[in-house]
This record gives sequence, structure tokens and C-alpha cells, in this order.
Amino acid sequence: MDDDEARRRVVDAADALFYARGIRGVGMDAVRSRSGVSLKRIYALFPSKDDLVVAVLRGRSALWNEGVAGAAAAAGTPRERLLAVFDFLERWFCEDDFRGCAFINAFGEVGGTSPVVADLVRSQKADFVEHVAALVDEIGGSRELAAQLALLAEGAQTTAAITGGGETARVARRAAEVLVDTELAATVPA
Amino acid sequence: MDDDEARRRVVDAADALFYARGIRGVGMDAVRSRSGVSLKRIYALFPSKDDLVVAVLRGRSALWNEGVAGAAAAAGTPRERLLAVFDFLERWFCEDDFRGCAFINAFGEVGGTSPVVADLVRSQKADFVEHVAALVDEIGGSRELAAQLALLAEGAQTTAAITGGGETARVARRAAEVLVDTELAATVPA
DNA sequence: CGAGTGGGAGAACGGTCGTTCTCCGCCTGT
DNA sequence: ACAGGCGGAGAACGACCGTTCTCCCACTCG
Repeated sequence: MDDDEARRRVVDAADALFYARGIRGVGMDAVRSRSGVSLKRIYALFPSKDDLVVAVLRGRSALWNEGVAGAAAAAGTPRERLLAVFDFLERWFCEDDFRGCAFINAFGEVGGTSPVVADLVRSQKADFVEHVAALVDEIGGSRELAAQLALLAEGAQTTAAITGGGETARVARRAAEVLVDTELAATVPA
Repeated sequence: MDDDEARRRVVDAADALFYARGIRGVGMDAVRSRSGVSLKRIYALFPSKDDLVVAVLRGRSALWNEGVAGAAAAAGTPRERLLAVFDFLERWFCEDDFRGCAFINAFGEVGGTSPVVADLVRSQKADFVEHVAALVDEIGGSRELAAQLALLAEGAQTTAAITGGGETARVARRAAEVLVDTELAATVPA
């Protein structure tokens, strides 16, 4: 097993454990058992648990950006591209191990004491707003509309985490449609 | 100092500490130092840390319900009563120690391992949706509208926690106005 | 085939956790 | 004044944490 493979296994194991039990709720021994990589090797790859946490969040970030971009790419019209994020959320919410947004969870748990995690979460959320803003721009929407849609997406994530169910994503999508169509009607009154 | 006073001090201290550093990030010694109540007495009042966590969340729940109801009561029209929750959020977001919704934070941190916390958070969020639904009912809105407004409020809380700033609440409020007015125009087309 | 080395398993270490216990000073009742 | 017990301070305890270290096996290279 080369370093890349070991790294991947460790990050995957840590991601699943952190996500299920919280960061402080999992010890490095648990990461070792699940990944099958020795403690010595883990510490050779990640000098501290904090570094591992950062690697896990970076991985989540890449996965999220890829998923959101993919959902947009698969849609036809600019309006559908914008709303596609909520379809992506619905698929995600229905996964059986769904437990909310890992960034929000991490921020709530250690954001107050770990500046590196707090910054990472902040930049991830800022990236998301930028993504939405770019799609909103395609239909001539305002930056405020982008912020509103992002709010809906965040709310859907936490609500789905707590109350469960993919219906939450559809509720958010319908709200988003109203906001989008209202803005479109106002700025381009046919 | 009687038991009620001691209980209040312990819960207040624990609330502030848990909120700032996360539940697992604060030891019982820290609760003792901040509350000025001896460890022995704390354990006489709360048999375990879990019981203390539950008491803290119940206190937050009471405070939240009271604040939300107060904001609604202070507003004039039914529409303003419904939107008042976002004004309440704005005032809250601007407090300098604001760090998001304690229920969401607790759920993310220990919801996966502590069923009692998970249930408490679920019921708190369900109560909030009921509160919104009652206000929505006053203006003849649908239950879906209530869910959408709740989503906006949740999203505003997490977004404000991460990116900071009370502007988030105003963005959410304006989105809520669009949703409310659209529904009103559809069901009661003057 | 035999010396050297890299990596695995897991013990060890210092620290902190939640919880309990010990000790002691102080109030009470008579 | 004095016995008795209540409650406070904080030491003690066992468990677990993040991190490091030791030991040993297995493989490489000559």
C-alpha cells in the first residue's frame, strides 16, 4: 500500500467516523481500526489530529463542489441549473447515513476553539454562495437572490439533518422557485 | 444559596461554556469554576453531565420560545407578527457572543451518539415549526409556507453563525416577505 | 544466506475527562 | 461548650485521549 492509498483510507475512515460521532467523539485508535493503517503511519501522513480534520474537510469540500457542479451541468435551462442544487440536496438527504452538513457540524463543535476549522468552513460556505451567485447571474438575478437561495439550502441541510426526510429539499426547492420567478418577473416584466 | 439558586448558576455557567466551546470541549471542573458551585453539589443537582446538558437545552428552549413569542406579540398586523421572528433573529445575531443555534450545534456534536439530546433538538425544532404554522394560519397561509419560512430561519441561523453579521437576518426577512406575499396574492386574489 | 531496515502491533506516557471520595471547617442544637 | 453532621475544596480514581516509543517480524540487497 503506497502513501496515496494509505492517505485515502485514513481520510475515508476518519470522515465516516467524524461525521457519525463528531470530531471529539472519535479517537485516533478508532481511525486506525477502521482504516487498517497503523498509528505510526497515520502520524507520518498527518502530523496531528487537526491536520487529519483539515484533510477530511477538504475532501468533503471537493466532493460537495463536484456534486453541486455536476447537478448544475446536468440541467437544461439556466433556471433549472440554478434549482438543480436542491435536487442534489434531495438525493443527498435520502442517503441513510445522512447527518447534516459536515461543515456546519464541525463549526458548531470546534469552530469556537479551532480557528483553522472555522476558516475552512467559512471559505467553503463562501465558495457555495459564489457558485450560486454565478448561476443567478446567468438569469440576470441579483446578489441578494443568491444569498436568499443559499439561505434556503443551508436551512434545508440542518432541517433535514434533524427532522430527516428528503421532502425538506422539495420544500426548499419550491420556495426557491417562488423567489427566482418573482425576481425574474420584476426585472424582466414580459 | 438555596438549591434553586445553585441550579440556576450551574445551568447558566454550563450554557455559556457549552455554547462557546462545545459540549465535549468543557469539563465539569470548568462548570464548577464559572458557577462557583462545588462539584459535589453539582452532582447532587444533576446526576450526570448528560442531565446537565438536558437542563441547559431546556433553558435555551424556554428562552427561545419566549423571545419568539414576545417578538410576535409586539408586532401589529398578522403579517408583521409572522415576519417578526426575523427581527428577533437579527437582534440575536448581533449579540457579540452569538455562535449559532445551540440546538443545531448540540445535534451536530452529540446528536449521533446521544438519543436524549437528539430527541430534545427534534422537539424544539418541531415546536418552532408549529409556532410559525400558527402565525401562518392567521393570514390563511398553507403549512408548506410555514415549512418554507422555518427553513429560512434555520438557514439564517447557521449562515449568521459562520459568516457573521445581522445582515443575514434581513436577507432572510426579505425572502420571507416574497414568499408570504406571493402566497397571499395566490389564495386571496383581491 | 545473513545483516540491515522499514513498517506493523500495540504498550507506554502525560494529560484530561466524568465521577466519587476524603478531609476539614463551620454551623446547629442543647 | 461541645457533639454531630452538612457542605466546600479539591485529591483520587479509572477510563480514555492524542501522541510517541519499543519491540519484532518480514523483506531487501549483497
